[in-house]
Amino acid sequence: MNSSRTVSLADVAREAGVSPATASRALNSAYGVAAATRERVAEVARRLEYVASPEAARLATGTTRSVALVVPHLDRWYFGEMVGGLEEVLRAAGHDVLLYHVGDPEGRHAFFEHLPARRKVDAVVVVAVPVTDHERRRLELMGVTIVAAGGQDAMYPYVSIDDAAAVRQATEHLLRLGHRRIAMITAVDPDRTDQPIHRGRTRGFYEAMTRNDVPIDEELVVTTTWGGVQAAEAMEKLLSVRELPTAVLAHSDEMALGAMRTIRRAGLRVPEDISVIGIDDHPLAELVDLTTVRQPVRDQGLQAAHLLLALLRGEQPDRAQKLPTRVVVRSTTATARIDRSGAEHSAPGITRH
Amino acid sequence: MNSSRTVSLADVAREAGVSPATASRALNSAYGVAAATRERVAEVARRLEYVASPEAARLATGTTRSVALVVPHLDRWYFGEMVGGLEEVLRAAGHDVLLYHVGDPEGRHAFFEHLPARRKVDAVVVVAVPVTDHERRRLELMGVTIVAAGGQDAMYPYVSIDDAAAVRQATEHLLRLGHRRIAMITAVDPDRTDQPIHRGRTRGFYEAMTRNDVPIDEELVVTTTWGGVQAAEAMEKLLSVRELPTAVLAHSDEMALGAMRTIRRAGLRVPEDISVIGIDDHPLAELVDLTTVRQPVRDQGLQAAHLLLALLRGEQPDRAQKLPTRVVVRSTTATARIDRSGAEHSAPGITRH
DNA sequence: CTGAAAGCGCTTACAG
DNA sequence: CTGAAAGCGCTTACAG
Repeated sequence: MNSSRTVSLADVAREAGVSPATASRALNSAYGVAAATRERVAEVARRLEYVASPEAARLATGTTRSVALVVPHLDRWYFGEMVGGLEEVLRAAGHDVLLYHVGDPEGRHAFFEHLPARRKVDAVVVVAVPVTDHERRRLELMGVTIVAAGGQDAMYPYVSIDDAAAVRQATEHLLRLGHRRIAMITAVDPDRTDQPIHRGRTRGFYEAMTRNDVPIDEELVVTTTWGGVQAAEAMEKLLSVRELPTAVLAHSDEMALGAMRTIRRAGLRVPEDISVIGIDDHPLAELVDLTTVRQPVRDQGLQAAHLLLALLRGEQPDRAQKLPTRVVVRSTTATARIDRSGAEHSAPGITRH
Repeated sequence: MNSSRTVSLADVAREAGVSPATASRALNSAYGVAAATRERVAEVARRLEYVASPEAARLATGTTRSVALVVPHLDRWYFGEMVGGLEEVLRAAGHDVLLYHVGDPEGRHAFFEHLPARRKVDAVVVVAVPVTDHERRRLELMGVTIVAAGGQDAMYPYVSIDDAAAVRQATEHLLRLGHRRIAMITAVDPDRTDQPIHRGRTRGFYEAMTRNDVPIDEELVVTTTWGGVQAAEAMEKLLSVRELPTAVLAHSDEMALGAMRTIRRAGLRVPEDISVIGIDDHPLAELVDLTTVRQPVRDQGLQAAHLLLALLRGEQPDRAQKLPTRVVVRSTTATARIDRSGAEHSAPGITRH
């Protein structure tokens, strides 16, 4: 495919008056070559603009110097941000970064069945993807190192946030504002409803409510798949309960925005009638003044990459790293009105009980 | 790095009772092998779970079967969406997808200086990145095929939208609503202010205004770098002119949201006082009811990938593909009030002239 | 249709 | 410190 013959190690060696073996050593290993020789070879390599063939090197060493990034979505901010962080440190460490988009179950299946066997990578980073036991075994079988970025399982080394803590923070923020009837829009992954993350986030809500002796109305906990439009629909359900919630906690900022749209369309105001809080601190959250729980996504990517590199070097890094989250108060949450009757903006039938 | 010895072509050949050469042909080329032989080899390969070593194949053929995606940002929806489209068809065509994040000028420089020489890829697609003449020459020198996704230069094959047309549509939408004092928040790339895209978008505005005999107040055309916060600041400038605009056109949805925040904070309403229109149809635009010009981003990625594949196959595809855009009317734009004085919500000094 | 042989461009024990 | 040699796992003319 490449036009003009590229200069090879042999060319450099000849030009420098040494054997290919010595040239190779001079260019790679620190020791075992006379300083003068090393310099001469380096100089020639530079002059000839020599660059080693990665294929040949890989074939000879059995190492690929590349890692696979397994990502379920690319069109959502969270994933792009995470990948950006990963790419940065992996690339800087001299690794090639292969992108694998495995949106649906089939795609993921195909990935785990083929990639490992292809020996294309030394490691794989799964970005917030739940990995089944079977899939994990495939990977381990082939000896590739695996790390989770934004993952939540403790099955392999990971860097993520504490999902339960994030939701707990959001819940406590609302409780502090005097809210008691707090609704939650829970997100689940369409093809893996047993995914632990939801248990984590959902758990944080129950913990905070219980700890503060606030009863939970199960009618106010609705579940849907990730996405603003889905959340908007879920919010419609919440507006249909007998007594409206005074606050809504969504599992993501996108979902919070979806909920807000429904609230507004119903003629209610945010935060006067209903407070809304999201999770993420999506870059647009700032622009729409959305109160949220900030999670450091890019940092998770950076740290996960460092974790992977440490593992690859044979070190014993901390295999379970959780990054802190914190509430970012903006203008979609406000004090709950004590005298709130819930009937003011009621839909038909709401005042009945 | 990999644990157990993987099964090689030689293993398959031995097991099938043929030479490695024949095994190779049986597995790859369609012709030149007896049907029975081919089947036997295929069967053995399957049973042994044989997968060819990509390194060896590449070294032997001189082809890499992989393409580089050069992306300036990963944290913005536009880029993630584009990459998603590209990855899908490239992966399906059997190519590896290498991700190169080249945010700053140095990163881009490093990429163009090193990558081509490394012969790691057969092709590169630049995602909305302006490529200098020098950089393009480097690539061509090495014989790699190059394609632009979302690019705007006509220097190499590309798939994009017609920037001028998109802005023209937005402008005409506002004109049709009766707006005359239309402001535009123009976006520029921080490190390449001479980038043609801005000329394209900006041009569409001038064309539409001129064509409709509406005078342009240069005070209402402000320039800033991409980003909601920057646009919010640019909007402050627009609120400082003597006579306020009745509508604002932003070069992206993020920017439109930034402008809206400033407008609201100034005590003005959208769209009653000032209409706002963006460009993109970002997924969140729907949730905040933002009127915008929709561009098919994922499609651009898909098509660009197909364009690249066609080029790689030696075909002669259409080297300049522009995808259509269209206005998506939501609730941030409304009819201009004829009786608008511009003084109602004025800041100090605004009424003076 | 099939096999023996050379080669792709490196790396790395093994000797000196 | 340095070189000759073998090998990494394929592919592909070149003969049959």
